[in-house]
Amino acid sequence: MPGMTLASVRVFHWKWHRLRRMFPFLSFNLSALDPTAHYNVYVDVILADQHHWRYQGGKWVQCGKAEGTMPGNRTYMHPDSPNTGAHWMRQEVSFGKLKLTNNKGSSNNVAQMIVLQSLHKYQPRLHVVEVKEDGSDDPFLSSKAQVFVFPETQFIAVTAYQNADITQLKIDHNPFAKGFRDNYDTLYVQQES
Amino acid sequence: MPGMTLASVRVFHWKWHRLRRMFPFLSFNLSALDPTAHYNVYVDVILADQHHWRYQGGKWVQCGKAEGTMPGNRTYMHPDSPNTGAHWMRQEVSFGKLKLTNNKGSSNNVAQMIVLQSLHKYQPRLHVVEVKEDGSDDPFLSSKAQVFVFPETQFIAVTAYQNADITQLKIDHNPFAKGFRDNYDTLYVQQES
DNA sequence: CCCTTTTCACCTAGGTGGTAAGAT
DNA sequence: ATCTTACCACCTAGGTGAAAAGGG
Repeated sequence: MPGMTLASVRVFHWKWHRLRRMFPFLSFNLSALDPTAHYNVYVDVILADQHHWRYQGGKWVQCGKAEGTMPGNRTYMHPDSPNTGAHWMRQEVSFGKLKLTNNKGSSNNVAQMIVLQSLHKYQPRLHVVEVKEDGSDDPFLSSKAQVFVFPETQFIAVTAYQNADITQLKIDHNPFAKGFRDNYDTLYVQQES
Repeated sequence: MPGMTLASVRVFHWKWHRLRRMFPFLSFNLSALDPTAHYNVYVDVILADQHHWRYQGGKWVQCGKAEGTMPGNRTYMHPDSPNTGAHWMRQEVSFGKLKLTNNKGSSNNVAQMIVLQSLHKYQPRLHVVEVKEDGSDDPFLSSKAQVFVFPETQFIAVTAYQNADITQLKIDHNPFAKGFRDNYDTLYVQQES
């Protein structure tokens, strides 16, 4: 498992409704796994610092202490889990369907949704854990679990965008935001002809 | 865990494309679980007999032996797993997104898809397994795993409907088949007025 | 002939940022 | 003021049976 390399990590900010996908989403290349062994691959999110943040005068500034309580789920298992090392190394492992929310009440009912607090800074982490073939934990194998942290994936949670560049990046690249692209009508006409 | 009761089980036939949902879908009521213990709940599908089947003269008749090889995945973990007994007992546990296919090649790439052979009869089974809080197996708890079999949920896999009643049942009740309902236009006009 | 695959129009389900209203 | 929520038009993604085409 050592020697794992990073292809691309793409996370910035996002906006939530009651439930929004993380976009841009996390995406990793894994290498040097045992092709025949089985692994669970998942992401969790931890506080990156102990501050509230605020966007003021065009910059993010610290503002007081983070709330101590950290309720709800913070882990998202990749839907392909469990699977073989060969599967995980075949192509990029993407977390495009990872969902985020600030709704604490949803933590009990809805699985696979990460609960965060607005205006806090977070650090996603990648976990790769070898397991038995049926996906269940093995105490011996679990001790070989690995955690990977990429500081460039830190982000601040918001309920409304503060940065026009981030908004434009999402409009340009998120398929679901296609209706907000300036050239959308033009492209459509070109396809018709 | 003994004393679990059955609310409704609704499975008949279905048609696959490369990948179709089971409809009507399996749905169970669970009771007498430990509200604070954690469980994995999943369905698997086994051969109900050792025959090929054929629809001839308006009836299903046996025809030769089943193919011995049974490739690919036969298990579908409920997406809420793992979860507490209280969660599983709160409301009906439905398997509406369980996907079926006859495409053996897809067994490696796509998780959570059950691979079957056409014109064979199958028996779904419900599994309830107590696990540790993080969802991993515990040898002691696994020994208390329970399996429930309801013969009324047997079905024969097909690639084209042979029974007009089944087709009509699916058109009437599957939301995705709304466009095929005879009264669809009428209902739409009524909503407009 | 019987069974499987492909393609299609038509639908449900769900993910966007914008906007306005609400909350503190 | 500043942050959050509710709703919206508009889009992508994906689940239907029918019908036609493909295959042994």
